[in-house]
Amino acid sequence: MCFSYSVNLQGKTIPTDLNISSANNSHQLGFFFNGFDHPNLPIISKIGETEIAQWGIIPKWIKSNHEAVEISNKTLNARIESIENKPSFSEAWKNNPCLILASGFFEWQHRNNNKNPFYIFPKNNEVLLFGGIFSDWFDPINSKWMRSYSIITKEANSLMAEIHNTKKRMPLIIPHHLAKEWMLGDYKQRFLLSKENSENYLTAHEVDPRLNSPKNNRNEAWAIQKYIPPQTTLF
DNA sequence: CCAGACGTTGTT
DNA sequence: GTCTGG
DNA sequence: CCAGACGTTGTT
DNA sequence: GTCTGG
Repeated sequence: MCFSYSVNLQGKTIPTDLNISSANNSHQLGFFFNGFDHPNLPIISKIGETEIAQWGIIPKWIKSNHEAVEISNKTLNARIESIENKPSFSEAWKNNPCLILASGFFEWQHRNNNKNPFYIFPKNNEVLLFGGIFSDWFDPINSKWMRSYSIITKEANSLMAEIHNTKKRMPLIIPHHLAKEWMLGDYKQRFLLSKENSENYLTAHEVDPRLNSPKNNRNEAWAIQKYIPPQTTLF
């Protein structure tokens, strides 16, 4: 799963064949975004531009704002194994691929009955691209269309299985050299791309356990800084 | 056949 | 709109 | 889709 | 085996 990530894009490279001049500074940037807050964050839904969309896809057939909130709390992620057959995802999966711009993401390691947060990020200075899907929904209260997205997840690779050691899932990461193909291929090609292994691409370090409490303001630099846990006593 | 769900796996 | 559960 | 019925209309 | 109800 992937329920929180960071977006610090300044100075990060974007694949040149996506024809995007730079990671736009006008986008909302931050160290820690919680999916259940449904933040508006930058995605690429069309080659040549970035835009803002809301995290938690809302399918077209949703009728009310109340239903929209309910469903979007359950569509932060979409499992690649079943995405094609889920009513909430199938249409977007076939027609609306997108890339989500990030700098890293968070997972919790269960260790000694505690939950320890880790920050996972690319070894180089690239923008991290999650593979995702988007949808447009007409908001009847505000009388306007809004765009929303889901991050696709897959089985954890060995690095991620050590960190996310309970559910053993991870976000689908699209390597830069396959980004254009992700956007332009059909869903069968995208399914093949989802098998790509990002094993040597990522690294991780433990971060401050203050991330465990939503009462803390986690959207600060400490959220992604390396944290050395106190030495555990052996007795 | 119809009513009800539609989703993932939290740190709630 | 489409799928699932009963 | 699966579990359960699957029948008619007494004068018992 | 096939229909019906849920």
